[in-house]
Amino acid sequence: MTQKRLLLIDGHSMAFRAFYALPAENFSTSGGQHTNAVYGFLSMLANILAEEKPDHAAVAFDVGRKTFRTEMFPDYKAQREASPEEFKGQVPIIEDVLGDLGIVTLSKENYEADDIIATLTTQAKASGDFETIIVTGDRDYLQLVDGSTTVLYPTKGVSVLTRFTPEAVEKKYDLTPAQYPDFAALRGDPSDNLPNIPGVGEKTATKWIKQYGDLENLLNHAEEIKGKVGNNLRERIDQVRLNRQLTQMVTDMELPVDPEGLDMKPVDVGTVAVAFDKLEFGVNLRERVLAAVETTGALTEESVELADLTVDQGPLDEWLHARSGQGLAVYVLGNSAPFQGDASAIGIVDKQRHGISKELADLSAEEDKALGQWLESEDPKYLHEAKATYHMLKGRGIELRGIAHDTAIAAYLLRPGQRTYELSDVYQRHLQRQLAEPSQQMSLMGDTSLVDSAAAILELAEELTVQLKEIDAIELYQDLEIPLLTILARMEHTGIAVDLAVLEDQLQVFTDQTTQVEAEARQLVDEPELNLSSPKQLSVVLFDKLDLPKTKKTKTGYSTAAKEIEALAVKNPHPFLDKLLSHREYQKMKSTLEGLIKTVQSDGRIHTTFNQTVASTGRLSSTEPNLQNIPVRTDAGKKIRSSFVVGEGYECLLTADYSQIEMRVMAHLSQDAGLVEAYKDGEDLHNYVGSKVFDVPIDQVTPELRRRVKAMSYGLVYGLSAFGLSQQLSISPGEAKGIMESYFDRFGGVKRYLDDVVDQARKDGYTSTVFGRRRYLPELNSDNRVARENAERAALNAPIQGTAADIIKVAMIRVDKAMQGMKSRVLLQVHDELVVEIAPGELDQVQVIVEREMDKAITLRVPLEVSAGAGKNWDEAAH
DNA sequence: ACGATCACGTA
DNA sequence: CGTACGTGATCGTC
Repeated sequence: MTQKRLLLIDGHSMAFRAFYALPAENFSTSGGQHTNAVYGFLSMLANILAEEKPDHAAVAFDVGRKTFRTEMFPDYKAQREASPEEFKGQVPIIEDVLGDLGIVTLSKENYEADDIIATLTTQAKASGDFETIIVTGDRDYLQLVDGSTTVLYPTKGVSVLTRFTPEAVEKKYDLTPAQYPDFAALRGDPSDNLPNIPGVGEKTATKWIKQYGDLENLLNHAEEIKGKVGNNLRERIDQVRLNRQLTQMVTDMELPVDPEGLDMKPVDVGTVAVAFDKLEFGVNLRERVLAAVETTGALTEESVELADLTVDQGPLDEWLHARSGQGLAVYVLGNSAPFQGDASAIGIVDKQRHGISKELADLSAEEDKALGQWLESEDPKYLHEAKATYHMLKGRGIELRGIAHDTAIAAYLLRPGQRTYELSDVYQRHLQRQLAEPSQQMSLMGDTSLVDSAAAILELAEELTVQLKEIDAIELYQDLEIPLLTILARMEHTGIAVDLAVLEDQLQVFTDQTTQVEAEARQLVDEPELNLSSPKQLSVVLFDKLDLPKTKKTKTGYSTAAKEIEALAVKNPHPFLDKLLSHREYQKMKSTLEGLIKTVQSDGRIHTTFNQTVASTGRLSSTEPNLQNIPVRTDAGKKIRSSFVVGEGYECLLTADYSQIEMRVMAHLSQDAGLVEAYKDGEDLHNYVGSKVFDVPIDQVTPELRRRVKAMSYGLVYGLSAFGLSQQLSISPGEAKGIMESYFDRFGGVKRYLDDVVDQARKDGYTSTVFGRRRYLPELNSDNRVARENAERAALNAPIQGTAADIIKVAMIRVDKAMQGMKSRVLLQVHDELVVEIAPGELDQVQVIVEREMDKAITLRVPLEVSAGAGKNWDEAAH
């Protein structure tokens, strides 16, 4: 008779492997449920079902940590950390899907999955009817391998499995499968927390087992082993015996089924489709899984097959002319750095899925001209990271226009806070399809990756548009982020002029000062080699040598942050502390200056990159260099700002900023009567709040009271606690609590709003800005208190910070439009501030425009206030 | 060479 | 035990 094939899977082990093989952020449902382990597990299952073609199958799971083994040995697996939050919820989902696939799942209190599998394997062997395949990431299973039983062990992710037959086990470990648990007991096992014998590793353990045949015989002849390791072995015989017992799998458990009962039933296609849709998996995986099993039923709706992609040959100019006015997806290869862009190759696809790709160097004059004209036309173009493409093309003298889609931005609005928005990631995340992205050095011969990428953009543009409409964010996308993109691209390309001489002069000053205080500090503690930038070395000096009181703990030691050092200096004055703090300040300025000088380009200007898809609240961020954190508070900082100057041919710089925009947004959102009145009446906000909170006339709010109120008002926007406030103001927690209670008494609307916003977010799973920009916060429902409370603070801050970010984005678009035809240009955005370079004679006009358009960007329940100033440099322009 | 950690600049 | 970022230095690991 023919042999039956039995597939047994250690569910937890393989799910865990899958979890670490796939990035969690690319696999989650819109409800925030992670699915990477589910996806990886099912992908592996589909492969194995297709290749091994079993007719019987079961998946075994562990139940909790407590088993008969922990009874025997309390330390068993005790070192294991709790599995990550993202993993936990995925196991029940896997069990559900297996149920839908007609595969039995098994688990039993007090036992581990390996006992269940060992029992079934033993039964299968006894019957003689089965060939058994075990899939696991745990090598202890090798003890079960024999002529009718093989183990598949993952070597890379969950896609490559090594097949262990008895021969393969002997080849790899030089031991028979039966000897493996003896060997494992002798060697110990860090992953199960089984102790080893000092001096005995895999080599010695193998040698001994081979020499004596098995463990029992070795232990009976332990006195024959010479030397230190012999002593070590004899001292630990009991532990080794215990190890052996723990490694032994139970082979005679009582189970509700036997191997015969594990026959796979036909799978209902509709049920699986519903399950996969719920998990937001694509048709790819679904089809692979369904192809590997026997099915009944059919899909209710025919899945839409992608039409074939046709790659056209022939001249590009003709290809483009034939598609004049159509929306086309474009993928360009090249250098995307602002002001040093270059493009090398291009792929274009139309909506009929006809594509074409060209190396730009190979283009004929006609093709080159036609391509340039099309790119500069208003014909709609679908791109991914259009701003990067803008810079590439700008390097070839082409000004990209007609940007209709940027699928990176669309994906960002749908799921802000993801680590990357690379095309292949977004494609996987939203369409569950794989894409091999082209490398920079590719040959176009027979390579369709440029066209494939452009096609992916086209598919994404359609899908993401639908999704954006579903969450009411299409206006945010089309009328805010997309128009902003080109404005940012121009700002980056323009850059801001710096006076290199001033920067280098300043660098010299700070370098000298740094060197000097460093020498003085080293002298004071008699440590000529001390590295003041090393927290590790510092803590030796501070807490051992000088024996100063310990500061707040960090993960790796004690904090040497400026705040802690200052506190230390108050109680334990020491000249070294002063030198240390000076060094920090000079060193910081020095490295800031060095960083800036490095980035000055050939035009004497600094071209930052504004990232539009990084900040999860909707703000921009700035890199290479970051021009949003140029020092401003100290004199040294002002000096650095003064080296950002007006460029040649221009008259001055103008800066315009919103005053207290986040507080005003908070007043608007909370509708707190007191706050709204204060802003409407044009009161000094902090004085007004101070008079209410401390119950004194407004003209008797002292600077100290004002300082406290200001700290608290701003803190509330970030979810400040009474404890945090007490720390910041150096007052007692009780006093801080009193102040906060008094505040919430007088400004009840604020309290109500802050509570409501978190409650609502917990229900919805996301927060929204006034403009409908969402931020998803699944951790609001976490069991982990720290994670949950962090999410709560993020939830009450996101609508405020995010709305402020939306407002200045609107303002930038309005300013840009109102300034059309003028020579002046916006250079920078620093969250609530714009920096404009003013052309000769345009100052008054531009100032009026900027103040007006920033003010009119939105109408809130409270007025906005914009203040502007002009000067030859960024510092002078401040006001 | 790369990643984690600390520290610190901005709004 | 206050949000959102990016960068530089150090130090451990690969």
